[in-house]
Amino acid sequence: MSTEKLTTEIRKEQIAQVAFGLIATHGIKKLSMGRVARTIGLVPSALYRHFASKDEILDAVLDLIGDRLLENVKAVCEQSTDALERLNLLLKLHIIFIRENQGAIRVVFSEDAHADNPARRRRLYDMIQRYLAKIAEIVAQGQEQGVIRPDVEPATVSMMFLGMIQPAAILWQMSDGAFDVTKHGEKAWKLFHDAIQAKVGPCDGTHDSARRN
Amino acid sequence: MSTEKLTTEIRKEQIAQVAFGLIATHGIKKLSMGRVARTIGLVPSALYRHFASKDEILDAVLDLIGDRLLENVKAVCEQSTDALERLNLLLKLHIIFIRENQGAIRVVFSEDAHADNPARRRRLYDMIQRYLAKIAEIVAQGQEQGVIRPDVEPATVSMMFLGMIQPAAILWQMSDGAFDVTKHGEKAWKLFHDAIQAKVGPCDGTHDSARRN
DNA sequence: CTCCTTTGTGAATGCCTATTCACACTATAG
DNA sequence: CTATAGTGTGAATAGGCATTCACAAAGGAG
Repeated sequence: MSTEKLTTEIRKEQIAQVAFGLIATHGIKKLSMGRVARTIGLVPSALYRHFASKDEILDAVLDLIGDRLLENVKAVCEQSTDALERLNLLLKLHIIFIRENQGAIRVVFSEDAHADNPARRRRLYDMIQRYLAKIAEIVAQGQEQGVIRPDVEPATVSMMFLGMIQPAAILWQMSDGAFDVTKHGEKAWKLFHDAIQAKVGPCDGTHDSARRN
Repeated sequence: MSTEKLTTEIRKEQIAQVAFGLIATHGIKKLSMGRVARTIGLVPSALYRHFASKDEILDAVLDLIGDRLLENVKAVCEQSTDALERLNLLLKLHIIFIRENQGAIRVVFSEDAHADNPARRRRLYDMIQRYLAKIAEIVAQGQEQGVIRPDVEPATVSMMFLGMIQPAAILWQMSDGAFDVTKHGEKAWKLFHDAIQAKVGPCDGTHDSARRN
């Protein structure tokens, strides 16, 4: 009874946010119209005043995630100009994002999100590719700066960048937080950093990040 | 009518295999008792003669996957004694496994597989950890052999090993095969190889795998 | 103030699902 | 041959789900 009436713009935003939150905490499988509605204080059918279907709500949630990823890239680019430092910062931001929104990222890589829906699959694929392209851009720029070895494809590097975090994130969630993503991120970064950095000089033996432990 | 009667041992095997195949092709979301039964030529209720629940069938499928992963490790250990070569072979086997069984691996990392079921979550976590431990073993042995740099933790390396493939596998599936996992695997391996190999001599400039392209 | 559009309600519908159960068949042990 | 345990059948149950629809309230435009 008597939930206050809000304009559809506000409601759409609210619904997407709530759906995002529910996915982050309970997983996408548990996301139902009823649950979203109840969380807001509405009745399920009310959601259809603002979204035509559950699919549309999911699309809105995915947009939220995609935007956030690109925001992270933008943030690190403003914070530093050195490519390696940018990547390191981005890694940290990504991990923070994961930790703050448990299951959220998994949705992007999850099957449910696009099981039957080919249109959404394409959208998701594009979203990930866009993120990867931004990372590759940073890498390419690092190669021009001479801080990243020139004999690797930026696309490969960006893919491995993702690989530094994503499986770890899953393990973190699987283990109920026992597995330490942050720690892993730091260790993985050292290895990754060494792998992609330009050899310093022709051969001067310098390897400042290859110190023990 | 009249599907021949088989012993429960054979049926269990058959059901697990069929369920695995269905997951690989249609994804776990589409896996239903009805579908499994129909594929075999049975009626849904017949499955309950051999498994107490759908969950038990899923467990059997996960065992299939886990076994296969460990088999891969065993195979590469028999095929070579050099740690780096073993890892390279394992990478290739893993990619083949992915290509042959599309969605199968995703299940292990997928949320559906353990959304509510904490027992299975633990089983899956253990399964992955076992696989990672085996890889870490190879790494540690490579460090003793002197072919892998000693200043990295084997656990970190094994995690990154997984990271070389898993996100790529997802992209491959998302893109309907457009994204080339095999190619990515090769390029990523070069980078990974350089990252973990022991420095050759104090400083002789040798970097045989750091050639362009 | 009144009308009409927008937003919220509650019940109903229809689909898909896992699971159960009484029954039927069949092979084999005795 | 016959009883019995093991296996397959078909119908029925029950729960969850997205979605629809006729109706109610609310609030701004005129």
